[in-house]
Amino acid sequence: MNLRQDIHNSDTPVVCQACEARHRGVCGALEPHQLLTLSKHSTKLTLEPGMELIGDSEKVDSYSNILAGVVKLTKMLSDGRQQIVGLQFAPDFLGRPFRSESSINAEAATEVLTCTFPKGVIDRMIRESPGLEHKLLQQTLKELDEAREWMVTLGRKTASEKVASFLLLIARNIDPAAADHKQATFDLPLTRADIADFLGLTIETVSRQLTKLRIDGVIQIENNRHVTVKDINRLERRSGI
Amino acid sequence: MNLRQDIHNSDTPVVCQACEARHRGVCGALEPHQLLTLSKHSTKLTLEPGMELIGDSEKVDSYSNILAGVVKLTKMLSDGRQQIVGLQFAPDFLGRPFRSESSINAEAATEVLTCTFPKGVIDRMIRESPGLEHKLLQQTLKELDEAREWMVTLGRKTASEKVASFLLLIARNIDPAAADHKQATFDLPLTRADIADFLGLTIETVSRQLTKLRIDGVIQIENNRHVTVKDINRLERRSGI
DNA sequence: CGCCCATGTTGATTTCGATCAAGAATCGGG
DNA sequence: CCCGATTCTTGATCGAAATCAACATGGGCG
Repeated sequence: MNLRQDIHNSDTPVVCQACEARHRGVCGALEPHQLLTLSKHSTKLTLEPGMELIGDSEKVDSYSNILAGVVKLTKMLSDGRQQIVGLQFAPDFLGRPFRSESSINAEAATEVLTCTFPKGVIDRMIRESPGLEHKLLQQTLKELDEAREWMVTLGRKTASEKVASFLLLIARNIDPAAADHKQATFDLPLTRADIADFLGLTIETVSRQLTKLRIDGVIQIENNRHVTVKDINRLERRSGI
Repeated sequence: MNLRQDIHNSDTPVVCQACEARHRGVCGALEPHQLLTLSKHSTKLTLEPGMELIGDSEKVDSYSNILAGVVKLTKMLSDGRQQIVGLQFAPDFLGRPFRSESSINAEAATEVLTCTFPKGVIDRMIRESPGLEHKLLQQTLKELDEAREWMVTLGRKTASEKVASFLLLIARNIDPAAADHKQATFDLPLTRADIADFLGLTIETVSRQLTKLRIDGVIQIENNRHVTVKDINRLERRSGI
């Protein structure tokens, strides 16, 4: 489309030049001058695991692009039961256009790097460039697909299928080679407690199922976090497709 | 906004004049001339329970507004386990803008009345009027919220909380009075088997939990389908909020 | 009308994952 | 390097929901 943007890189703000969000993320829908405006109001933030990006406590009036790391979206019942309702990876866009009554929390699962800007600037750009709204619609549709896919996992899969499904999800998002190759290696971005909250299980059950996969030779685990999947297909067969 | 549309009703195609989709649905984002174009290509359909609106078998290249009835969106695992991943009520818009790899089925749960039009016409209108894309984004965001809310139900609620949550969902969507009043009355749009597939339970468990709610005086059931909730708050307290 | 088939209920038993409990591994900080 | 705190694993027991089984209801149709 807009080939000029990439030939004359001088049009592009310096901070954006090497940014993945400009290629695969929402910023790809912006004109150079919009990108410039946005970059003037943006700040890059580093968040430690556990830090909140969106909370129901204080309302944060900002949007972010995730540049690195993993963000978990959580919902809680009044008695403290928790469910992770989504994971977001770079270069996902984070934040809720317009308003929503639904309370959701976004928290860094790993160390996270974001490019953050005030809500107002984006909202104005949405109004003036339809391409941006189109990009947002596409990301929202993607998230809806993922949510529904996960509903099947939560509602109809066994514990062992759930854990296999989780490992596949992570492998595909973190190790790009996972898609084509047989093998994949990655660090789990979540603790056992987080995995349990994502799968609707307890930490003990997650631990037991990981152990079973390890004993059966489907995966290797080092230092609790580092996972090697020796044969992706074998893991797929265990995920209940 | 476009007050003229409603004053000069003659601008509005006859078939659209009394249509709810023009007020609360996507058609509200269309100009009179677009509505006219669309109405020329639209057909009203009546579907019996069990009939498919979107299937992975034959690809249906159409979109629909649901004018009456309830549509269930389902996903299946290869061994036949099924999960309902969403319910759609009038005047929801049904159909997938752009393409999606995710396979989903849409099936009439009750008798359903739709206003159906070919994909191409809508896709063209999306390109020329940003308001329509905005409306679609809003509906998609609403569906995403609902999906995530339901993920909490699937992952973290007990069987009895799940059944109570389901009754609340139906009450709020079918009996508009449910929101303000204490009482609500409605016909269940789903069979026990469907309810089980929506809640990630078996039909026996659903039946037992309904019986318990009936014995405890929270609901009344006549003819298996007709439900009266005597005190909505009491049902809410049982839904695990 | 009576029969059949789909739908729903109820009871008995089993099973998977939760809970309770203890110990092992890992990590960060003085 | 050691210590305490987290995080994780493993084992024993329990319980909620699944499974298996039988029966009830109800609606459509010859």
